[in-house]
Amino acid sequence: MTGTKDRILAAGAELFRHGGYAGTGMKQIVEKAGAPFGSVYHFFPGGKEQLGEEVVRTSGMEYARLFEVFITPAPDLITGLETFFGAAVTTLLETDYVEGCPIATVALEVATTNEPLRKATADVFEAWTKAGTKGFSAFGLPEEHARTLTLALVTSLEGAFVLCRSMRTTEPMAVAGAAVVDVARRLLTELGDDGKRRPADG
Amino acid sequence: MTGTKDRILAAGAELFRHGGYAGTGMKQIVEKAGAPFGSVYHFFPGGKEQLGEEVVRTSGMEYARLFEVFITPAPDLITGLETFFGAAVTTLLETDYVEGCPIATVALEVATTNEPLRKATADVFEAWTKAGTKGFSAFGLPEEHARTLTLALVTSLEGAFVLCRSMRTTEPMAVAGAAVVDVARRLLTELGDDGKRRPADG
DNA sequence: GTCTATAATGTGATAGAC
DNA sequence: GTCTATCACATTATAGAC
Repeated sequence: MTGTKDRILAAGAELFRHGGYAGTGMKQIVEKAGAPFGSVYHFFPGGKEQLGEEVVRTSGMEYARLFEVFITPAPDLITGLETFFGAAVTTLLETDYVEGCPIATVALEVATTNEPLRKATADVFEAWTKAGTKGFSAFGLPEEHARTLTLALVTSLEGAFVLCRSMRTTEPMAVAGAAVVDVARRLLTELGDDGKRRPADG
Repeated sequence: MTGTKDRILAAGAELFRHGGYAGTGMKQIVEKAGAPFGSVYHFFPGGKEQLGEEVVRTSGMEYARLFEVFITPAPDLITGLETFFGAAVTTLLETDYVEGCPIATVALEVATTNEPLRKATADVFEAWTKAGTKGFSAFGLPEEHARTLTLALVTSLEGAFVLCRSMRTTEPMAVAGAAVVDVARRLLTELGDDGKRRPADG
């Protein structure tokens, strides 16, 4: 049985992701969660700001798993990247371009208007960067290069979501995936590496 | 003497860019524009939605000029890209991370909630793509490759703005610029080209 | 065309019964 | 802890004087 707070967080995550932070009302959230209105202030005494911060942190952290799901099991780096961006294309098509990044909309909205929320989005992006850096290191990349590749992946992915959801085409996501592959090849060439996964490296 | 309508559009562009579409009020806009409240419904009888659409189209189209400013005058393709992303870094630092893309925030907010506004953002992105494709063609790239490079540039730039403004560091923008350079080098290598500007090509 | 007052609705938040 | 009624305020939008 999922608790009321979890249902509110899940409803908030979906609504913020779709309509943004300012564009989503508290009543909208509790209605979707099937919870009475007062509950939200019982679980989130800090009001909308606290709810927004917890939504960003929880839903954001869940997405860090995607590195382990798509990159880590891959036989080599390039295959991992192609699988990752292929999944992004599939998500866009299957959801008719409604599902993108769980926090990018909020991140842009609050970057200069709400410092606690900005910090929450920044912490999530940094967590993703750490997770990706660890995952890419297992393919033999030194930490600095693994971090660079992760930032290239996240920036390309985020930007592609903006264009794809606006233009309603997957073309930008395909280009973004190819761009990250180019970065990976450059980094591997500099090392003279083959990009195969290391059995026990970290 | 700038007209009242132009001042309203300019104020709306800045406020939407900073706080988003839903997060910006009509009163906020007319106050910043120094115009009486009723004026906005005189010039924009369609209300906030019409104002938003005109702001997106006018401010978005202005930014298409950036290709001509930074890319077209460059001696070669790589130099043009480095200048372009260098200017983005400068903008972030000089504005303390408040200035980014004029329409990305709105694009993510309205992608699934307001079809006329989504279409406006899509038209702007397509106009940018056309402008970039034309600009890169002058360096000898065939149209299809020029379009790919433009999409790589815009997606990387947009995603980097998200991360940079959230994390308050220019690191993602530097990585994004290098990634686009990697794409350009791959496209040039495929052609066996030097990337020098063509005196009279288009 | 300019400007003000106000309508109608929605918002985040709170009080208090149960 | 759950739930409802309601507050005070902000919002978009309109009516109408000048």
